[in-house]
Amino acid sequence: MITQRVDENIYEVPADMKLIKVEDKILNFNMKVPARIYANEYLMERISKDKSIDQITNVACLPGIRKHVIAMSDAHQGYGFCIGGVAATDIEGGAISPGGVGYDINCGVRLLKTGLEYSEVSAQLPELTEGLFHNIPSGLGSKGKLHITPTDLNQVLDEGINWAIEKGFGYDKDREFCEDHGFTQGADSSLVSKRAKDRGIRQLGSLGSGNHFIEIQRVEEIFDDRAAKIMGIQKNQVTMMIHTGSRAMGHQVCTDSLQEIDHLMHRNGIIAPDRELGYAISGTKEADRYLAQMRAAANFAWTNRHIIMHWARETFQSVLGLEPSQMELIYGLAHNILKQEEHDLGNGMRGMVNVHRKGATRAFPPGHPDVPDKYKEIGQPVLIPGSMGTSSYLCVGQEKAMDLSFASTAHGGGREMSRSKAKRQFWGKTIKQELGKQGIVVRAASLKILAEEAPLAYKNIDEVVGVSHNLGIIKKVAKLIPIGVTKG
DNA sequence: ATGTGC
Repeated sequence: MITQRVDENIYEVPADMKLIKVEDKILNFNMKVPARIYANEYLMERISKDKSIDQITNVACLPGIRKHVIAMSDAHQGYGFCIGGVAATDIEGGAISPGGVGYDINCGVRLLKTGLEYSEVSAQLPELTEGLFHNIPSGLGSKGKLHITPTDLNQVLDEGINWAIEKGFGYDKDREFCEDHGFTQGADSSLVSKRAKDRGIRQLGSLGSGNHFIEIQRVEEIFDDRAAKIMGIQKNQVTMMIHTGSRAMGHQVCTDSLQEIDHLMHRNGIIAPDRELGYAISGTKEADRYLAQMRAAANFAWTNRHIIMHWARETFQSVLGLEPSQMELIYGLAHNILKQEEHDLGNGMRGMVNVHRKGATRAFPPGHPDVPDKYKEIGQPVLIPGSMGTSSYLCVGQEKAMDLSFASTAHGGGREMSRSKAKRQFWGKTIKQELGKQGIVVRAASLKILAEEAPLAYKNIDEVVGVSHNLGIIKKVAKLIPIGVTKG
């Protein structure tokens, strides 16, 4: 396939026929729209090395696909559909693909401010980091400290953070600063399998493993004074970021749905460009079934981050005497989710589409109805965490995102190296020492995870964010650097 | 990402 550079930060594979070997036959698939990669040369070189571009051209062949399929600047290959991928399909007759959402349904990020300066916190950093690690269960297979009933779990799945706020976690005010108010409508807990519930019930309020983290940060640089002022952020202020998802609950929902959809396609004699890219047709009961389960898992993830946030606030209170209500939520968002939104579809058309964002962050521009009133004039806050030792960015959505990316942007550094390769290349203990030299306190469940998550295993976050900023999809507001990190 | 298993 030909990849053309059509702009400084835009590469494109024009719509074309795709010959794909499926089992023993060569089949002809038709890309209905172009596939685009938003990248500069540095990132394009890396994105081209794995199956990402092949995966987005597969997605471009799906039924009802609209306008263009996008690989964001942090893209790397994933199950059937690259991470850092965005695709929109017709609400009637378009494809709905669990692979386009991912296993960690509603994985996402929250950012809180403390109102404290770095100098007021630095001496207690080891104690704070240790406190977070102890108060928030972390690591593979970690279980929450909560003991909830199956009825509670169903409420979590159906109502999201409303359940948690009612139980005394966090504040009413937190709702306003969460995407979807921390409650994804249209969930149906009765459709979620017993297995998913059995795995999930003990994990509410746990961090998990992989790239999930809680990070204490210092505001290193402000790029946009007006937006920073509205968000209440200033240089040297201490912030805290939480990154986790729906744990085994979302994983099991994805596994269950992929299996159901695989069987459905087989029964109907439909072949996808990739076995991993199974889909149901939007508007059918099979698609609705996936959506209702996906939304239930999304509500689990909203609530998981909410409870973790509550315990993190308590940790700051016990170590620094900081009043929990002083740690205000700046914003909480999802970056693995499918949403039905209205978009410009090109050629003067406009309509509702299924926007798959897999490792991609929603980035609504100023004035959009779904941007909280407080941020209406600056755009939706966008949180893009880097890897363990590198910066994270606080940004805001911009108008160009509506035309270029179905109001989406990158979600993080994006791996450059597989976990196994990182483990061969790095040694956890050395990574910890190197971070220590940079003034970063690290507390992790294992040294293995530090090797897998080594900063050099990820793409350069400054480049990743720079591409979206230069395209006008988002605007940089502040750069945050880690000072205390806990990892599962 | 994930009790890293059909």
